Amino acid sequence: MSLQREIARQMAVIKRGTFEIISEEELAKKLEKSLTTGNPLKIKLGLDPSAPDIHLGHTVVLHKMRQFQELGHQVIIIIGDFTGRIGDPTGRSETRKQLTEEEVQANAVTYQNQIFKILDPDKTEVVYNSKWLGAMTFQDVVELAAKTTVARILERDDFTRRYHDNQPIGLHEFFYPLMQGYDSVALEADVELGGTDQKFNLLMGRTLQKEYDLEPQIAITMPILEGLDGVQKMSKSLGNYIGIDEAPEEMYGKVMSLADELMVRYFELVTTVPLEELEEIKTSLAQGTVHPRDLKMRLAREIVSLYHGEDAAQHAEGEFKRVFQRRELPSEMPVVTVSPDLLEGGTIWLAKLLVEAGLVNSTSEARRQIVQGAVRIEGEKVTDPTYEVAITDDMVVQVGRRKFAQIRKG
RNA sequence: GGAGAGGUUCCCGAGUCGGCCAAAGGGGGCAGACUGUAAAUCUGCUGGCACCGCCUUCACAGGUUCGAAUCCUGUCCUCUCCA
Repeated sequence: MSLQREIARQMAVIKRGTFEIISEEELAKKLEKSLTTGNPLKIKLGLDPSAPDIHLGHTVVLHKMRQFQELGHQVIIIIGDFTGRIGDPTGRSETRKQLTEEEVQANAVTYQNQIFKILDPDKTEVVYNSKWLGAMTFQDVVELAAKTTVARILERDDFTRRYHDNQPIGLHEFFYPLMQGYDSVALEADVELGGTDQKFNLLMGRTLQKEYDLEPQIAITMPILEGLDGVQKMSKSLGNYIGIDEAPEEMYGKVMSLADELMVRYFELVTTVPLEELEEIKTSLAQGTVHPRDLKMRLAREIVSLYHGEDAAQHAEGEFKRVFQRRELPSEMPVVTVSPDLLEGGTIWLAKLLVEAGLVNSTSEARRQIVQGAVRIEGEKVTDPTYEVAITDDMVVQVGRRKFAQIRKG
């Protein structure tokens, strides 16, 4: 039957890149029901509004949402404003930040602008979980809490780990899985997406739905994307991320600095390259018929054009070739104006100039970089930490490979 | 409520019979060499300061001392065990 074929087709699309689906049989059943009744499945994704800067790591799951949209299902983004206002102290000893309502609102707007670079806004529903969580009474909360046990909550990986590492765990943190799970109850979600680190929370949704006499949702986990270092997960705090709001050149360069081993993974998880092409890429790489660098350049183009368009991607590639392959100056660089009162007889201490230009953080750092041969003026290496520079208009100073500035007299 | 352990530089983690500690070691980061700005490898640097010297750091606030990350007092925070 064509019904079976359609189910199989959807399953294939959904399975791409996933880490785990709990369970596939139930998913197939839900798809069948959806197709026969004509009611799309409700696909849920929760977002934490405390960190509104989306990076490529977050897009893994968004791409999956996009694929669901293309299959005709209904995607629902939950902005966790309630959760955000309590403040998630997952960062161990750090003081947790409690967001004000205004901050949450502002973040939510930023968020939406970013996620709609991937999702189709016309087919996306955005809801705030304070709507139902904020309305609960203490009695409701206690009843909710009674549906699980401490031992069960402690099963969660990071709780176990933090417990053993003598890291504090706030009591309210126990409620996070419950709150997230209750979101699924409130929405009657059919599917919830998340990273593998969300598995516990996703399963809690299933448990709670059953408790509230609802059909349990399907939990789909996506792999956690490794960051620029190739080992740890991409995250802002680790500084190994590619933000989707970053400048095209920056983005392109960062992609190029990825380890070769990560290329296929990135193609699979954060680009829209179709499955068949994905296979071609894998084989050509395995057989050595393509230079890894060229493939990586394609990856960089794919990613940059997703967020900035084709033209910007082309331009970024041009800049990359110019600056890093040919070691020429970038076509544009920050212009720094040096005010006359910093000059003595038309010269300025080089270390001071580097600080003024924002190329280094301190004069101590400037000295080190100079001594280590990282600093060039008009392409000429300078290694004397006491060097006095005679300023000329549009002179180019450079620290390392990637930091440039054009100097002007004020 | 009782008993005990502990809070060190970006992170982890040494260092406490007081001076030789801006503080070992590792990680991370930055820079140089090599390259495909990849990885791997090797080298150097990694609080600030016009820097062969000076200044501010070892939870916080005081105190002892010529001199304290190291000793004393109080405060805050975390953890463990008992209740």
